[in-house]
Amino acid sequence: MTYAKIIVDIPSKETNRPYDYRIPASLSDWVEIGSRVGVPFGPRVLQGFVVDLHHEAEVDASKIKPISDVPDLVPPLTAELVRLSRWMSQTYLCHEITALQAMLPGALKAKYERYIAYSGQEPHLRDDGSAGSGTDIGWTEGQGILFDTEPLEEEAIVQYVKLKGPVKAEALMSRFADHAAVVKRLLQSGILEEVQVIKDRLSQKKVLTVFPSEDRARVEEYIAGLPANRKRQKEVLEHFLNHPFPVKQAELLALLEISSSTLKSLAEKGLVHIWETDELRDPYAGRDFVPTRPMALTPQQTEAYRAIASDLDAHRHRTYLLQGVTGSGKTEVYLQTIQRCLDHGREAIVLVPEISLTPQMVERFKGRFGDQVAVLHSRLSQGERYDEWRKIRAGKVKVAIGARSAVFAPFTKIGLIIIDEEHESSYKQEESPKYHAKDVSIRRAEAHHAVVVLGSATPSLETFYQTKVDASGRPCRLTGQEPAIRLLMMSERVEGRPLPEVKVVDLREELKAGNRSMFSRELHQAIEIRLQKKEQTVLLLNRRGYSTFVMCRTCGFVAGCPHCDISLTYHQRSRNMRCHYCGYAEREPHVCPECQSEHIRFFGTGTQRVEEELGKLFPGIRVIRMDVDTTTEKGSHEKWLTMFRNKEADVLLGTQMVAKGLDFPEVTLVGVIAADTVLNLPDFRAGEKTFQLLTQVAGRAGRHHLPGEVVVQSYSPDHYSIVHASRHDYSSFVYEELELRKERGYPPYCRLILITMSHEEIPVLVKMGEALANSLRERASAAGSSDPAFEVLGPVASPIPRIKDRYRFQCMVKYRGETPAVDQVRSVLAAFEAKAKPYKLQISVDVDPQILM
DNA sequence: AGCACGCCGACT
DNA sequence: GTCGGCGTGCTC
Repeated sequence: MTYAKIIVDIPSKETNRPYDYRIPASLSDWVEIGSRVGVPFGPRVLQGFVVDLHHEAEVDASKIKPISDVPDLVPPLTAELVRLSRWMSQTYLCHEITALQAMLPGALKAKYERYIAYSGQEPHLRDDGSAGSGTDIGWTEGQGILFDTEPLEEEAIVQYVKLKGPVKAEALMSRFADHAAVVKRLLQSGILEEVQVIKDRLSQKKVLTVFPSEDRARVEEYIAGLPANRKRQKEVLEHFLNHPFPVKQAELLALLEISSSTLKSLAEKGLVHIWETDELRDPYAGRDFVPTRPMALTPQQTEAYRAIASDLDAHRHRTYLLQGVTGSGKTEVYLQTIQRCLDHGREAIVLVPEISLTPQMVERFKGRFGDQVAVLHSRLSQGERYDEWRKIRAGKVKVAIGARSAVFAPFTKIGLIIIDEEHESSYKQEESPKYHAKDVSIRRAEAHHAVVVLGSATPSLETFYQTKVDASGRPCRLTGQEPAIRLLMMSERVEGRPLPEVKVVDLREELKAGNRSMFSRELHQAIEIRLQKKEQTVLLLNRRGYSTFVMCRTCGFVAGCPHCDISLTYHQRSRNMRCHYCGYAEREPHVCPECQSEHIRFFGTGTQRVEEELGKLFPGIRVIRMDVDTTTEKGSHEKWLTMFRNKEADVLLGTQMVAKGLDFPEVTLVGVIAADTVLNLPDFRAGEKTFQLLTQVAGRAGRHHLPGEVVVQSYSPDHYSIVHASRHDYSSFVYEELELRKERGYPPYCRLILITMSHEEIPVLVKMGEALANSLRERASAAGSSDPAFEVLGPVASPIPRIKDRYRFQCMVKYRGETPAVDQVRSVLAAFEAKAKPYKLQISVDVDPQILM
């Protein structure tokens, strides 16, 4: 194995293939599939990943360069993850390096730094142009000019570098900005040289660690001969005789109540060693978790547990949908199946939506599995995240919990992957690689013969549909085959607590009755009662574009971004307006730029207005408002929730984020201000989203000893998703929604690929858009025997028609699940991109898009 | 992504 | 006549 195939760190079409490198004998022990390496690539050194090993190279030996560096003791990726990255690049049409990078903690991403160093060669000692190392390329003419015209600058620059040692290239360039040409010539002549280094984006935390001496006999001897006044030294040595393990110096000092001078004198005699080591930071260190014991399972939980356990025991891959109403005890099923998995010596991954990765959730898992759990939080610092990741890679933990990207936890013996709240759209990554954690989980589980459990009270239509069709997509009731996903139903809440009663209020009726407030009489009264009884209320404003914008009330002018077709978002803290897509910012205007009116003000998320009105209607009411404005600060989210839990407020008011996974015992009323705002969006999933949200919030009320009540206000109270949600009736909802999707030809009855093109000029976009659509249509009819293999819609302008001064058009490819349309699209795009190259058209592809932007 | 090589306009 | 624009192509 003297050659390695390496994917280099350049996400471009041209470099999206492995390159062959020689493995020098000195590195041969360290290079494996999955190794991270430094390799010379053209004129510079890049980071890359070994994806294969070979005895022979494909190109002629003269071209092949050696791997220059292997920075890690353990390859950060496994062969399985490398294979997965190839699958991702084919499935989601992304570059392989992009998929590989997505699997790693940010700390391992290369940071390239260029330094300028002095080569050791005095300018005047150089007698000809070839005096430098191999880096200089035929510098002959012009050197005379160099010395004659700019000797002073040259001397100054060389002196500077000599004095400072290697200097960062940018630093040198800015210091001698006026003489960039001189620097360039010095580089070319070899007097200065460019040194490029790959740096980990990581400041490894080092700690002093005390190691016991290997020579036990000598230590015992020394103790015996110690005079009585060396009590401290004796204690230290005895400690190590009893506990012959390395210990952090700080801990030892605290434990034995000694000072470091004691250790120092022992170290000088070689009776202990003090070495610097990498610290594995444990963000939960020093915190005690109350151990929890497995709870007795209800009959439905037992049934689910047994089914999953039987596959775990048999090392059989299978995917389950665990559909349990809110409060049916899904988490306990997760915990016990994970235990089963661990008992087999295998590992488990638990994915949760970021928003529900709360301290409560972490506590529950830490309580059951203690330090066998690694938590991958977005709130962790890069270093902390890396530490958690290394514990997984080193096999020090057996369970990984985290949001979407935790699906790449580098375990080697996965037995179980759990995706909680599987319907959440956050499992789809919206940047490249645009993967869905559910697909990736299933793929990984196949490779490990592992079980996947998808848990939800309101499964996505796609997942539910899969429980009704077989692996080839045909209805099971026709074929009699095993469904692609097995359904496990838990319809009862633990301890038989009833689901709360949901009242739907027709806002149109309120208006007719002369109530112009945003609170119906019913909701108003319900809040009043909670205030009297000192119980708590959660209010949800279901609004999707939860941004605040600035509008003139005289002429209707809305402050928009000059580079994107989107309104600017008002930020209270900085009192300015910013664009969420390109980062453009401007100050808050005091008069309308269009009509000079002073009646220009920002329109709150709505939550602000609700808060104001609450204050008017219920003087003295204590409200906690949670929206993008109040939760941008780190940890503010948790802070508000803790305050609410401690009953420091009567009402928790917020957007989507208050609906998910929260569990407050004293909440007996949940109010939804306007249930149908999402329904009016041009999104075929609007009904599904509304149903899920309403069901989730309804589940927030009355989870404990107090019975709950839910009031849903709506302008379309007869909409099927609102009606079914109010009755807690998933099954009626899902069949009605499936019927609609079938009629209209939407997923899950087809699959989608969204292709977005962008360009600065609309005419180019129109022309190229048509050309692409035509190529796709041609291929569709060529590939399909009688019918086209897939349908092509568009091109049309994207819902956000311009971002960063680039106009956007999109094409949608619609196909039946079985046909490999992705392959067709990939090959059409490859040909098209070659043709479109001169136009600088940007193309992005989203397979199975969740948002149609 | 960079960077070198290669072919057509305004200047010492 | 040259300096320099960025189009094209390559990197093991």
